Amino acid sequence: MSTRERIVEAAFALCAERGFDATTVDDVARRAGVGRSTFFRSFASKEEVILPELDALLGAVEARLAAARPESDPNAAVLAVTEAARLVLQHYLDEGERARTRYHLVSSVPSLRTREVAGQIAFQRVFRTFLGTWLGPDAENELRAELVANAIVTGHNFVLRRWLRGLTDTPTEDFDAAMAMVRTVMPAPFGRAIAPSPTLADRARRVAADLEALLPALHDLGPPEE
Amino acid sequence: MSTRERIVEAAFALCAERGFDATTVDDVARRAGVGRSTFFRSFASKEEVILPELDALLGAVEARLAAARPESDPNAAVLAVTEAARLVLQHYLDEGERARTRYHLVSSVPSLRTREVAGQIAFQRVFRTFLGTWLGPDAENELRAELVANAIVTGHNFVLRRWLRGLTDTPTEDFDAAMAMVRTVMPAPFGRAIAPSPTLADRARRVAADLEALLPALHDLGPPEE
DNA sequence: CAGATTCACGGTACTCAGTACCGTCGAGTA
DNA sequence: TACTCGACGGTACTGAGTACCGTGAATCTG
Repeated sequence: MSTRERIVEAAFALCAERGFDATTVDDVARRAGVGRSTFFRSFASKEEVILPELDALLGAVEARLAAARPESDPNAAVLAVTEAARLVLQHYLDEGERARTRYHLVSSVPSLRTREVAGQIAFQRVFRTFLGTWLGPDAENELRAELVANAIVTGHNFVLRRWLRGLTDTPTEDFDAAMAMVRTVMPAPFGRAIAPSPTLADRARRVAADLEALLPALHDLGPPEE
Repeated sequence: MSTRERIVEAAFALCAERGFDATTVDDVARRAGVGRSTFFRSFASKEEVILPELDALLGAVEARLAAARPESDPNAAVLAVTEAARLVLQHYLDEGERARTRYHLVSSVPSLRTREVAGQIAFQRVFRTFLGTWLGPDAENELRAELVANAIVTGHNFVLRRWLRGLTDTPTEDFDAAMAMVRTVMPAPFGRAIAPSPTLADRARRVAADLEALLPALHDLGPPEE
């Protein structure tokens, strides 16, 4: 188990015992068997131990959006943002119980909640930036991009939260339904111009096309580093 | 000038000189001619000095929404949220230059930005809560309420930001236009079922009706306290 | 008017997050 | 063996936020 993982485990264990506020960084470091310096070398703040990997997720979303080729048709744009959001949802679904305990912790601690919200804003920003460049520079288009970006993130959060609270066992289906509603809510050239809910085959085709467009850039990057 | 105001003035002056991070609470208290205890008795945190009155604004918005009587027709609901958002915009417009200097400060200081975002979430929460109760309990309606609430706040922020950055001299007209676009983006029973842009007379009638509905509750409250 | 109460304020002392800096130990390298 | 490099632990510091107490002036009360 790496140093980072040991620290995370210690932090979650202590927070479960005494709560987040009553847990000091010294406590966590001692329980993890590391020095205080090492703690802050691994995590920028006390909050980041509970909410790590936001940056990694953000990078994944950005990569997915950068791989999209929406110049040809606006369908690809909608699909790209949808699939990028699905990436985030899937990440939390894969985490399973850890995501649920984190949710309850974050819900009850203001400083954690604030930190999480800051992360969501970062996601909205990425979506907005891409949508903005795809739509072109114009005050109206900027507002459109922002509305769509926020709608996507809101829809995603809605489904994720329901799953975290145990209100649904079919999060991916819910996500499809939520995105369908989000699409009805999109201004032109998105939304109503588009077929109501693309089939799985459609989605697969789109993703394949996007991936193909991504391949040259991937080759330029060379082999993975670690 | 009250103690609070003296502290705020001192804080803005010092932040203009050295920046927010380089300004300590002791500095602000000394410049304002008060003790450190008094500072934290007047403001809960260092950030709150730069971003005060968020709570007051939130209360005004809540009161405006509580005064709406949307049971009769959904038009009143859309109008209420629009006018409540306009309340916030107007507040910043009235502040004038102070709002602009605050904007530049907040934009460049992460901790202030985080605090501001937390405030926006609070606004979204209020809008969502009212819209949710108006729409009735149902998973789909909850999502609708959230989408509409976010769209309203997004539209408001968009216009406000453009005005703060000096990109427009007609913020109220821009706000009308933005809300028109937000309306096109609303799911049923809002949005497209509604006349595109209500006239001033319409708006006045609605506000008058809402106010009349509010009167009994006002009488119950008794005379103002200060 | 004298005594009691209230309250806003200043001062002190403390906890704890976050930063800067330094010394150390072990692994890889010439 | 001698050198470098990077991860680690330890120490000391700054500054936000909290808890608590004493004081003085204003207000209430008999």
